Amino acid sequence: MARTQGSHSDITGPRIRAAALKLFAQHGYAAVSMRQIASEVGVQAGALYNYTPDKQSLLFSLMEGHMTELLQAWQDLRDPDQTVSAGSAEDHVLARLEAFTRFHIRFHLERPDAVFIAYMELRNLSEDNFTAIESLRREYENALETILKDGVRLGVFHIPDTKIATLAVIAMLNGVMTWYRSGGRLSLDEVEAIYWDMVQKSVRA
Amino acid sequence: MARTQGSHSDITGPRIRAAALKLFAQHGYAAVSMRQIASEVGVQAGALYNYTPDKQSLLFSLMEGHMTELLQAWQDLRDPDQTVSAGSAEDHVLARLEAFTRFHIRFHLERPDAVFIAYMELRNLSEDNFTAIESLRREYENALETILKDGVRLGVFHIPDTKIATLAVIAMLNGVMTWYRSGGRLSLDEVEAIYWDMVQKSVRA
DNA sequence: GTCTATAGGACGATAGAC
DNA sequence: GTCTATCGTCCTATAGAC
Repeated sequence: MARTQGSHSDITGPRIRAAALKLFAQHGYAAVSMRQIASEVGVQAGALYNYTPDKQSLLFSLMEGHMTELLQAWQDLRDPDQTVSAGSAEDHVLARLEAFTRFHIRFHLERPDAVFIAYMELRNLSEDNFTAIESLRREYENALETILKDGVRLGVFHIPDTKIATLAVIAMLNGVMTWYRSGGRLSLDEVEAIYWDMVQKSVRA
Repeated sequence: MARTQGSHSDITGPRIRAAALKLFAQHGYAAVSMRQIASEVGVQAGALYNYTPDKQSLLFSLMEGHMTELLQAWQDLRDPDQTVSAGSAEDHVLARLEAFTRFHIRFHLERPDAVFIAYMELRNLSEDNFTAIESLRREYENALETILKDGVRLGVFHIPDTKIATLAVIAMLNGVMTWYRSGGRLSLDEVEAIYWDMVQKSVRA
């Protein structure tokens, strides 16, 4: 813990990010001071400014990192799959929706703090930073909306408005964050199955 | 605006609550100062303490008021309805779910600021205050869960876990707050209909 | 019931020694 | 790269005049 003097290149940068992530999620960006973050890492407040120009940049960097990871992880999951699969087009669009549902739940439950911040601290971003994050979020929503639109075209789904359905499905899935605790009475796979049942039925024709 | 001197009993109390509600929703509890609230009302910061013992109590009072109103409004809607309705028990449980869905959307869209605060500022409540609000929230969730359980018993709904389904439905409905703006391309009634379609299908047998 | 004034402390960020 | 020290500002809450 508490350093005394001199250079300890170390891995202070990542530890600052980890501490900020945890504290921002717990108490909120505005309620957390740079001194608190420094204390969690075991350095003095001034030292933080070797790693971030200011508090706002630290928040933005955490949120941007999270959204980029999310998009990349979904890409990675989809890519090997581009090779045409067996089965009907109808089955395929259902499989894509199931893959998205399970991916979303698993990815988000693995990083509750980052998810919390990405949704709760939007209003504490500067205007430019907000625009950037919103654009990444929209990109992710489009991934789901594309699936829903394909399903509607094939007659597999009945959806009055695909944009609203997209947001409704994501909102429902995000709800899992408010109650799920690993080690609870339900396994991750059971949780995924329950939500997949509801999601699938909610958009079915 | 800015008063100069003397007594103006007025309706300062409600105006303080309204200003705090708006500012807390906009910037977050921790980011809003008593000075900002006072300035919005047109008084000096010290005057606020004639109406609240401290900032924390002001937040709690706003959240408690909102939750109490919510529960009361749902009670009021249900009470006249206790008189047995015509139709089968199966139809009746569906009608109750539809009533809840439409009520929830309408009530929440009418007070976006209060809803926002009730969900986002839980972590800024003191321990005791948090417990009190959580208890009110659970009471509201139980209203929905009762309907779902009745539907399962009648074979109208197929729900692996009524507690999870309760939270999933509420999460989905709350999602409407993130995008709906009155005067947009969809009327309130159309929005209710779209969500009712999805909710109903998601729990159907 | 509101004002002015202020106590007492925490804040973000910077400067300069090591 | 981290420390100590500090600047200038803002904060919650209180005291006392009117």
